[in-house]
Amino acid sequence: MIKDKFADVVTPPPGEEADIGEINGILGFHIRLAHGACLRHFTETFTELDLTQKQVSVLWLVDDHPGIAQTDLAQRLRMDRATTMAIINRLQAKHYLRRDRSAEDGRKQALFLEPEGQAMLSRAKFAIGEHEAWVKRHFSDKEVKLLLELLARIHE
Amino acid sequence: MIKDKFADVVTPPPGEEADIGEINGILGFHIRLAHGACLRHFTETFTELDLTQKQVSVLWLVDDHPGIAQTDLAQRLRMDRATTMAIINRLQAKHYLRRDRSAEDGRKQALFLEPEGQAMLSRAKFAIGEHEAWVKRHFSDKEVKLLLELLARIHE
DNA sequence: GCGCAATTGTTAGTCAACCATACAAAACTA
DNA sequence: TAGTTTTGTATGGTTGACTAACAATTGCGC
Repeated sequence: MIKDKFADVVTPPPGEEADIGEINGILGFHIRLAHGACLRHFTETFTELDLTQKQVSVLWLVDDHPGIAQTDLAQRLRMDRATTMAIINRLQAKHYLRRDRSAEDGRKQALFLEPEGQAMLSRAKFAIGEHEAWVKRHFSDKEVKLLLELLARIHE
Repeated sequence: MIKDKFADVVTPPPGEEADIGEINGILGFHIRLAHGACLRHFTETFTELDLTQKQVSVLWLVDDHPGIAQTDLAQRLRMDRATTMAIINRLQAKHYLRRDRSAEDGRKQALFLEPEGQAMLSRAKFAIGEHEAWVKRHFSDKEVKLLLELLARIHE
């Protein structure tokens, strides 16, 4: 398909606010945009707490499963070991959690929240509430449930 | 809330395959997981072409809007100017597009695809087809439409 | 027209996340 | 016991996002 050189240079329909044309029908593109919007809002919400999505997820999971090993954590959050390491290191540097050598398996590190981590997680869960309210701002309860179910089909 | 120390250390329900507990009800968490899954599959699909999601989006948009300025591009894809720069630089280094100084506005750079970029975009669109089929693998047409509409509400 | 403000692109630096690779220690297995 | 697998670790590279600063250009108010 050949474009006629300079026919309508600089965005054909100048009225629209943000037309993205053909690509607009691509599902993966909208997942990316929605994720980007969520990430931006999350980051804003968590500037004070100075935590990322991944870090909150890790704190949350370690709290739910005290003594969990890094590999187990990585599988549940779909990360590889190296990435998990980096995140755990950062959280440990802030004294939010600690590594204990596992008694049963000398290779494993058992992860536990420190009191500071517990406290931070509580604050984080509160902030998550705000953030979730924003994500759901245009949804009914039924739509949230539906969206949850659809998204799960993608990543399961 | 105080946990009874070592009551059920190392993951309470050991049978489940990847229980993530309470956090499972968080919508933002599932958006993140779905996006992660998409990104992984996309990256796999595009290893040969050596293109990222962002790069494909940019090529696509420049093709749809020849002569588009970087700022306009950035707005449509929800990126800032600095990030856009980095991506454009990479694409230009591969000779997929070029910057022309805009005639009407000396500040703007008019972006155009080079023939190599056109060719690569064609291949990319084909690969996108495969990728989209994967994303939609568990969805009916009706569900795709619904999901698209719900996601748009988040990022609009 | 002149000067100031806004826009656009650019550069530089920081950071989080991801991936690949290689290595060491511990556990498991044949 | 010897070899393999698992787990954590260290290292380096890539991508993307953000901030701050700066120069060139444009546009606006006076």
